[in-house]
Amino acid sequence: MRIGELSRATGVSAKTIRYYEDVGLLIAPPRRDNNYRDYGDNDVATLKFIHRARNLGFAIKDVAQLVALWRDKDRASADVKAFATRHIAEVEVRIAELQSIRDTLATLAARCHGDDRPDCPILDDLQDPMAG
Amino acid sequence: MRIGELSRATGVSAKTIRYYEDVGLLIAPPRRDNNYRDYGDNDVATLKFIHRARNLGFAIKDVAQLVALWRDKDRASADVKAFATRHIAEVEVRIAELQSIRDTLATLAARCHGDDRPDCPILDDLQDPMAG
DNA sequence: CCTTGACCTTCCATCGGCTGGAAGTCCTAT
DNA sequence: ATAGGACTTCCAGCCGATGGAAGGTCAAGG
Repeated sequence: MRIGELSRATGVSAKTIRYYEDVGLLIAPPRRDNNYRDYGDNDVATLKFIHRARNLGFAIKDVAQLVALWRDKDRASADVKAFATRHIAEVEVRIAELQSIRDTLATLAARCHGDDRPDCPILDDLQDPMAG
Repeated sequence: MRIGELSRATGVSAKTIRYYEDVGLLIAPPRRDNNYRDYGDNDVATLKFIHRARNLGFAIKDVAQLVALWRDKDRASADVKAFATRHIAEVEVRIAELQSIRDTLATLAARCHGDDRPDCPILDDLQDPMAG
């Protein structure tokens, strides 16, 4: 199949498919006489795998490793689990950061009158978090 | 003061200070005879404000607006509050996305034996999330 | 006087992960 | 013949820095 069909089958844009090939995440497929890329059914499965891994927040480098593990029928599940566990920890750090940001902003917004007076704890705190 | 001292006083690298000037977030300071940037105490306060706003996840464009509001002694606090509230909503969306990712990964990791057998629900799910 | 080293200057390149657009080719339908 | 769509390549840009090259400036020490 051509790149457009692969795109429709996976939900990944043709632009992005070419990009993935460029950065070594997808193996360059054979070309037809007209130089069009020619994909097979395997490529649909691989690209769906990649797409889902990206949606789960794995970086492209990590996805490349995951694809390698996925292709290796003899890998130990422990390797994959360790990989996922590390990533979970990273995601949790990011969540905690964002929650801290949200809590700070929510506290400030709650203390802000929100009327047409100029006094504003939000800006005051941005200026000097230790005051007030 | 020179850029190095401003950097030390605010925790923002000299590189980043020049970058902020470049993108219009900081006003270009006067230069000394030797062409070195010459900052004053005001700049410490402004850059600290910017630093903190960035840490709270505001984009540079938004920080520029916040600085403008901060400088405008007559602005209505409602304007700032609306600004912050919009941003809180965005942060919460991002938190929800990450939590969904974490939950999915945690579920998969829990179902994975994590031994030296090749069977691995994590990879299976990445391949076909609807199965099993 | 000269060197060392810390500091400053500019400019250009790189990261991640695409996305947009230009310019050209290929194929089908009318 | 021509219009359109899908494909090709390559180059530019987004955000928010960061790294490094190549050079100017200054004070202290040998």
